[in-house]
Amino acid sequence: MRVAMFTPVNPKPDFPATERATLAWWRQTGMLQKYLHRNDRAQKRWSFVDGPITANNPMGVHHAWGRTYKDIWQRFKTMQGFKQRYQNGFDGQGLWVEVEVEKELGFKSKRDIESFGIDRFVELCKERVRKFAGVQTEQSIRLGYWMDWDNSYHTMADENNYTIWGFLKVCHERGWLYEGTDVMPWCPRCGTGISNQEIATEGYVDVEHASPYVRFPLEGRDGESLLVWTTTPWTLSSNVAAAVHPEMTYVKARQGNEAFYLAKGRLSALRGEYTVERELKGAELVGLRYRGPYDELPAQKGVVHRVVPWDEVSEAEGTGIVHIAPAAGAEDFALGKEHGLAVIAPLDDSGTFVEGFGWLTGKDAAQVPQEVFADLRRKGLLYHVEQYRHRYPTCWRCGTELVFRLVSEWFISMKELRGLIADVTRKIKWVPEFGMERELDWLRNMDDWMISKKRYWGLALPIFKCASCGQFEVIGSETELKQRAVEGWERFEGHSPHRPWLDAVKIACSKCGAKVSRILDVGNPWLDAGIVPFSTLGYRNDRAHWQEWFPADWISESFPGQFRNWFYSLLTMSTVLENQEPFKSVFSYALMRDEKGEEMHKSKGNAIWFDEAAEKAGVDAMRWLSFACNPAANLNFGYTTVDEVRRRFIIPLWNVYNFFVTYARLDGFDPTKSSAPAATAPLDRWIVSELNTLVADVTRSLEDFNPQDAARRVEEFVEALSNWYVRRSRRRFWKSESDQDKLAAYHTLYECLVTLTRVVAPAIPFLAEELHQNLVRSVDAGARESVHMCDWPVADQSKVDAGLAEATQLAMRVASLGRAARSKAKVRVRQPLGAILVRTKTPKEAEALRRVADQVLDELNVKSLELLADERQVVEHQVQANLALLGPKYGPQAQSLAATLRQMDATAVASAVAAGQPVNVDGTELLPAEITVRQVDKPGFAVASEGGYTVAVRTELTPELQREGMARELVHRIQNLRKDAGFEIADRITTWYQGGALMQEVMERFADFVKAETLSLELVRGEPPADAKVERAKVDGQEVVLGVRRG
RNA sequence: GGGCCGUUAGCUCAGUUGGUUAGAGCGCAGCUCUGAUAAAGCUGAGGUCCGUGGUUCGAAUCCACGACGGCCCA
Repeated sequence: MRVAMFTPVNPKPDFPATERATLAWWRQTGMLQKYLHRNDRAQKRWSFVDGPITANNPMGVHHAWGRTYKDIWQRFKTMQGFKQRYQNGFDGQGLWVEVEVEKELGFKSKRDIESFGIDRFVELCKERVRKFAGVQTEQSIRLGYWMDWDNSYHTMADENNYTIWGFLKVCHERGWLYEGTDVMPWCPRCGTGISNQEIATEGYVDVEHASPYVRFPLEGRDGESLLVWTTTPWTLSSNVAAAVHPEMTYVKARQGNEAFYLAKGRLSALRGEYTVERELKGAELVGLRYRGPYDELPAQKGVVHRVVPWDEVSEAEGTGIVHIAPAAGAEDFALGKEHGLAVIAPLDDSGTFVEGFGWLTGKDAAQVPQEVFADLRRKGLLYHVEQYRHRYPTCWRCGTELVFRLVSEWFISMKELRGLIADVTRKIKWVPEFGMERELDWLRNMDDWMISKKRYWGLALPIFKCASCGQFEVIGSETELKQRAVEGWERFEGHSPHRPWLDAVKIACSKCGAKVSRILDVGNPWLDAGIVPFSTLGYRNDRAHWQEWFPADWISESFPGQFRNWFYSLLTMSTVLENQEPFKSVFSYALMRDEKGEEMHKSKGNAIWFDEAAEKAGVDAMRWLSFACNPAANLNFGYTTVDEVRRRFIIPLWNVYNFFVTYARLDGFDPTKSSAPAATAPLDRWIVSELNTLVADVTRSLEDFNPQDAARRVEEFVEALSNWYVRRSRRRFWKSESDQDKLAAYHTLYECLVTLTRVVAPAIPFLAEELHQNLVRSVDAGARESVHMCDWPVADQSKVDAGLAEATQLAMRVASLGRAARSKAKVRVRQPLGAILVRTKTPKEAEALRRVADQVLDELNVKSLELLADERQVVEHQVQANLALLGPKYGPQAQSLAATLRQMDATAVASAVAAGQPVNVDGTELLPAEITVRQVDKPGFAVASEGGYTVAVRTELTPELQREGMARELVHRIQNLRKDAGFEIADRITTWYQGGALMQEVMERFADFVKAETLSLELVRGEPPADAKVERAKVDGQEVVLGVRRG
């Protein structure tokens, strides 16, 4: 008969290698498929909608963080029996992909793309997305992320695009879609507008610009000028006004034969001597006319330059007079509208001056500042140039400095939607809670959503604008397009709804009948991600299926950025389509930083790629780090951090597992062959109680989306299991006889490990699988094939004994204090002592302590535990006058005060001092500070106190204790000899000894003890034989010889 | 200027609904164990809980104001 047996455990495992082996086993057994279909027939379902990962590069370690959360909750819910979809998503449309492909092709501008061919370019974008989706899939599998990989969705899929068309059509029907002209940040390299979602964080960098102070000569006031300052010299070409704050105080300052107007608070902008001729309110300047710096340009023809009022003008920088170019600044544009100012747009889409700008025409705006300065100097308008450092927006993808440009883009109006979205937002459970406030704050401040981009690779906006009558229409689906198409359908058919193929299709204008082309713009990529709860769930073609899974129960994403990106687009699109929340709860987390807390950047060289980390650190350790950290705080990731996780948690767990298997093999323990005896030992009942508390706590924490608490509870349990249960139980496992107590210990430890395996399975799937295979499958072929097919454990509240938990906690505390007391007395634990005396905080605790006293006695190696009513039995106080203070204060009297104090009741004085009360000494009130109190252990005791507990050990060594101590010392030395000789744990040996009379006495009196402890068959007095392992040493000052030999 | 988050040991961070003398890991110092053994454990030093004021019998915790840092929005 084959005896089922645990496989020996490698005491020093190579975790990455073990993980690779487990991956291979999963692949070979098709475990992932079994897992995906585990709950196919379940009634209850749990809907997770994956936020698509950008498939543009290999994964970094920060992706692993987020994917770990997604995996943990899906696995947890799977074990709980919920049916799920396990669908992963890839994000692939948009400028970020274009930029990478452009880099690969060495392109510099949009013109390169056009001449290369949009169709070829778009195909390359698709190809790149497919390539990195493949890479990321493999990486995710390495992470242990279990998803339905063959069924991943792509945002570039036709269905995704067409569902957005439907959404846009609804927006149009409600009147929320419009084409707007606005001045907005524009990337001259990418040739596209940058929406305020994009610019908000990633965009701003510190740069230095040459910033001129310029004269704007006032009409009809010879020698008088406004002094104006700007950080963007190229915009002077388009100046139409100068703004002043009507309430602010300005001055007319004279320098030689000219006078300047500027804010009083900005006089420091002047160079050299000046005299202030008068002060005036800004309002007095309003309406004055001046000669613009570029009046000679054709584009400036007929423009009247004047001073306008503006409340936003400040004295923080510049001159307090602001140069206004409505087509080159967002605020300028708004102000221009208000005052009916001329709008002069100087730049084309690559940031080059258009016709009408004289010598500037054809020049790149970013390159002209020096020429502008020279030109102004020639015209006598340049006053001064300074280098000015400020935060300036740049393109978040390519880093080019943005310009502000007058453009025509498509927007979704937030006017009516804003409030509706906010209502939906409030229905959602946000984790962390402040997420809701952040989202609402964003919604309050969100401008209309700019959804267009003048690019190539992305959602082709289904907007058709009639060139002859100006009407625009939105096509809501592919069938509608086919119906409406009057030209080009055959060139489009069979292609994805992207540029350039879709551009071929023309429709007839429903108003004037003219042939209408699609606008050439592509869509904002957040449309692509926001539509996912509709497009991936069959919203268009299988409404019943959609209803089954919508709204999602849970989504999870990193929060910086997502409040204005994915969360925002999800909320907006779901509000428009259904006026319902697209997800019931959202779990979000912060940013990953490097070990020093600095942002990870490829260019900085501190980014860590996933592949490297997985092989170096092992993914279980990375996953546990993710699980155990505070999601709302930035996570500092580095190898020392991960190594620490392994040392602190994974290796102790592994060691307990190893301990169990080692002894279970020795004793032939098979959990299936015996039933667990009723756990009577308090130690067993205690750990089982802790185990059930653990299960209840972790379940609750996970259901609350609180990983950190769940992880911490597991860590605490492993700590208790390892450092109290196993340590206190060790002798039960290694004693030779197999009795009920030993069996109970095996069953108890086994139950703990098996249950723990399931509790950690979602977080560390590899290690859990390893444990499951060896602990469960190796002895029970009928057990679930994988730990990930097991059910989530359910806590048995009847096994929770809160009183016992408290008592054991107390035992640990007393043991700790006892060790401190021993350490103080310099008596090692191996030397037995007569008694410890314990004072607890309450009598109730004293009672509780009795229940677990034997654990304390054993742990501390003492014979008895006595309760202490009053700690004065073991400590006394000594009080001393602080002469350094008393001397100066009382002079000659100080010495006699000190003497009297010495005679007083030290304990009474000590308690007064402790209470902060003065002490009356010979009629003099001594302050507490003037008395030094020391607590001294009474002779014969070593005492330690903390937190209201006092533990004293009686240090007296009776001859009896001394002999016992020696016996244990000899056992200890024999054990070392066994180990040095390389014997197996179970080897039986013969022991030889030689020494003085005391040693002989000890060896004879404690023979049974020594034999049992060292597995000695015989103790032989005399010189060990030549083939024995021998030690000669001094023990308690006596020469001793010890020898061991197998058999 | 407005909103959100944070500030606890040298470092990284916990700290539940307010409750006695505030914890962990790392690091540091000193040890122990050697049948979990190239592991593990123990003991110790180290704190103005950012500051000020308030509420309370009692505040790291609640409130107000302020400082500093981070993020977001103007």
